[in-house]
Amino acid sequence: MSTYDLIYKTVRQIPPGKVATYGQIADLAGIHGKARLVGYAMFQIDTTCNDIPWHRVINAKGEISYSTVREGGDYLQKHLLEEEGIEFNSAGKINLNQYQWQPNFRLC
DNA sequence: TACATGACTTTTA
DNA sequence: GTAAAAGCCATGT
Repeated sequence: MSTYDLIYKTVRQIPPGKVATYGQIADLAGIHGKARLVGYAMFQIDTTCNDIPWHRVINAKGEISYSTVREGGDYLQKHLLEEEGIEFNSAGKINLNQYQWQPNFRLC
């Protein structure tokens, strides 16, 4: 329907226990270089539907980006990620080298 | 219609 | 490694 639909599909395809960055989502969704749209789509999800694992989407720094206006709300996403089995660094960051989603190369 | 804002990324210094 | 600026596009006023 629109760019957002592609983003939602990509986010849904993130396996549990893994995370993906905005740039990666944008690339997989076919909108390379438009990571801002991904973040904007996430904002829409939070107020429209909760059927999407938005908590698995993080920034390129491996840090959580819940909302710039909601201080402390990051705890929710952190808790959800911990439920997925993802651990956090001393600085509250995620080890992308291990937890970043690495989709297969269409071997199916 | 046009301007300003925003859960970001990447490059350059 | 940190800091600043440019680029991208949809949404709201």
